Amino acid sequence: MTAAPGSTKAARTRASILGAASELFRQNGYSATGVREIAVTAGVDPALVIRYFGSKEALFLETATIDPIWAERMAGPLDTLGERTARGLVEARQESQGSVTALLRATETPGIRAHLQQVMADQLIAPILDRLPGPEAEIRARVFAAQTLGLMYLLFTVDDPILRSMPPDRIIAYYGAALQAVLTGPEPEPN
Amino acid sequence: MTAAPGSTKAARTRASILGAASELFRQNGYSATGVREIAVTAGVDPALVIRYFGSKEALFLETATIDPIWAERMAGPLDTLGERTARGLVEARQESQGSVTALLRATETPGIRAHLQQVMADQLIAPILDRLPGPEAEIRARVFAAQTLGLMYLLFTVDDPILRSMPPDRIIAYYGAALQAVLTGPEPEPN
DNA sequence: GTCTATAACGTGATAGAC
DNA sequence: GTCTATCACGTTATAGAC
Repeated sequence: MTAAPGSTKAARTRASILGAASELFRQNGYSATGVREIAVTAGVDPALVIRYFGSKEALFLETATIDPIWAERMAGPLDTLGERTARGLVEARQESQGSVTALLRATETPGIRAHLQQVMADQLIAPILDRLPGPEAEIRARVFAAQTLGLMYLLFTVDDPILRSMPPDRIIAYYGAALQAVLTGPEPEPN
Repeated sequence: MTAAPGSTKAARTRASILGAASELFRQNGYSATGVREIAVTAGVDPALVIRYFGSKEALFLETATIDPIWAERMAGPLDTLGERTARGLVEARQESQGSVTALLRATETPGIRAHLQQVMADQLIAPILDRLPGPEAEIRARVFAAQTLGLMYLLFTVDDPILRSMPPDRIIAYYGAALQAVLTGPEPEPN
């Protein structure tokens, strides 16, 4: 418990709260995690949590970060992005998916919804928008995001056990192909 | 305020609570709607709401019904189901989508999550499972459900204004084609 | 006995006094 | 930084009205 050099006591307290909150939100979700619980885990007074971060919601948003693997994946070659995205989701590590699950499930809170919208625009749409072919890049990107969120929703949010029990390679084959068609396939006919 | 024939006072009270709850959940969502608020709207005492339905969650589940249009649509011809599904979502009436939105957003509560899983299995998967081609009907059906939930999630749960501002017919063209490929397209190659 | 209302409990996030 | 107060929540025990 000696003071770490270069970090004030306040900074260490802040970090301690943030760490405890990350863990708890990831494990138990947003609303099931109490400010008091975070405080006890971090070894501080409950009122301090609010004083440092303003509100439980603001604290949650600070912990709601995206695995850097996403930036890497989205920056890769466009002609295999469909399959790589599907594979990344189906084979996601437990730790990485916990944070996303908490975020996808906390959509009753308007501020969190806005944050999710921003994350989606930055991480899922922006990295590919100007590389997509044809005059309808904006629609392709948005449809890709919707499809990706759909697989996340069924795998993480709903946590469908039947989908989970199916052969990963076949799910990846179907979903990857569907994603790829939207990204680089021909423009569909008007109806 | 005369007694309706064939309905006891208790039955009318129950119906009144259910009606008020449906409206409020649809408009403001699950957690933002209080038991006290439902009670005031229904003109009864807050304790009665719990007494009649057991819990706020159980009451919500009774109001979380699916628009009958879904059963109709899913029972129709398989070779146009992709486009009809996409169109149904993009052109959904305000009233019909409110109930679905409330359900899709309330996924922090485990019991509601279980209900959503059941609804999905009954309404989205069961109606097409034995009509899908090839030996991988189960995977096709699940992937179809994931994609459909994805469009619902972006349109209703996240309520993405940019997607909403795009030409409906083009969204339907892209998403309908992606859905249709999963339903009746060729089996994708293994990776 | 059946239906309804009162009052209170425990816990949630948060604000303000010290 | 800490302690205590405030207000809203779902829920329950209990007693009153018909």
